[in-house]
Amino acid sequence: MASTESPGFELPLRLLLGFRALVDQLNAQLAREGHPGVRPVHGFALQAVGPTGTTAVELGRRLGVSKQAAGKTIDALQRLGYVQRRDDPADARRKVVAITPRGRDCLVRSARIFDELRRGWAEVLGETRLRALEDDLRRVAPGEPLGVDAPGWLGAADG
Amino acid sequence: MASTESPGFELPLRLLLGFRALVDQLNAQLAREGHPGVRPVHGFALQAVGPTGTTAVELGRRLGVSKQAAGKTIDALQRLGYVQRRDDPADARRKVVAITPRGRDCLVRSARIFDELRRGWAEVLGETRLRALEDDLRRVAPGEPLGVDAPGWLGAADG
DNA sequence: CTACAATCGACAACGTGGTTGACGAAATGG
DNA sequence: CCATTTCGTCAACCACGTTGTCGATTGTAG
Repeated sequence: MASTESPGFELPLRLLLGFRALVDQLNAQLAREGHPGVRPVHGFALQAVGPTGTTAVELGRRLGVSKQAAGKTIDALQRLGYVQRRDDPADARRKVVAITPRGRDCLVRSARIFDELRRGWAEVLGETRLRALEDDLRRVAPGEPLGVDAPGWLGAADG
Repeated sequence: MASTESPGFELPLRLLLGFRALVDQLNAQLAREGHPGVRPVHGFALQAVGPTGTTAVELGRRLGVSKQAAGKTIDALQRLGYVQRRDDPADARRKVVAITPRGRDCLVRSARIFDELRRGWAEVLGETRLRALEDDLRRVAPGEPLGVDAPGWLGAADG
């Protein structure tokens, strides 16, 4: 028979390690390029805001968290100068969240850095295998590229 | 030219999605088998305690968190009945953390469930490709299978 | 037009998990 | 014998999530 199979627990560990490596490098590079203070959550949230703007409720839906949590995230993003709240002229209840130029800068840099990091992996694994890896992950871990629900998987309460 | 490359940001997302899928399924199954209340962090910590027992400081080192955080985790594990604190007869400062039978039960079930989940992936991808995936991840995300430093990557403060 | 329901955003209270700082007790070493 | 280090714990704080509530506004009957 062939070599022994890996123990099952290694898989999630490697997945997490890989994720962490990527995200940590992203944030380090982002800090170097004038965006310190940014956290993984912020990046995801900023991405989720999108170019057209959103509301807290909608953002919460996209991120898979409560509207209150989304509101707090928006607060943080606003404090960092990445988004701005504007009153919606058509609906006085709504407040539209829009990305600022600085937020956009962060976003484009993130995209570039992620591409560079991916290139780094491609150099190690080869483009073919990297694509295979991505394809395989898509098959076992499907889902919209942006319905991440990223925060909460660790601290998710049971109550 | 070949098909377009995936955008770089998809990789971390898929990695996280895969991790989440595995861990969520683990916890769901664990709950079904008489271990509700267990959280991802607990599993990692329990694993990190090891069969020989540890101290809070040592556990903190292994998990990559402060001794205080490790202490809190031990508190939680103790409340759940998974570990026990004993005074070290050789050193009155130390308190040795040891896994209880129930903790051991949780651990062996976790191992089995993780193996089953891996088998599930193997059925989808084929053993060969799954191994390739694991090999590739090992290359781009090396590190001890247990130096996870799992908690903290999301909430890691910059200050 | 008015009354009722739904929606949005915010506030409060809380839980969890991390951090630092400080401190007493015990071990270690000059 | 005293100074330093180590261990465990307490307290305060921050980040991020949750639920519950509530006022303001909008939409929808009646």
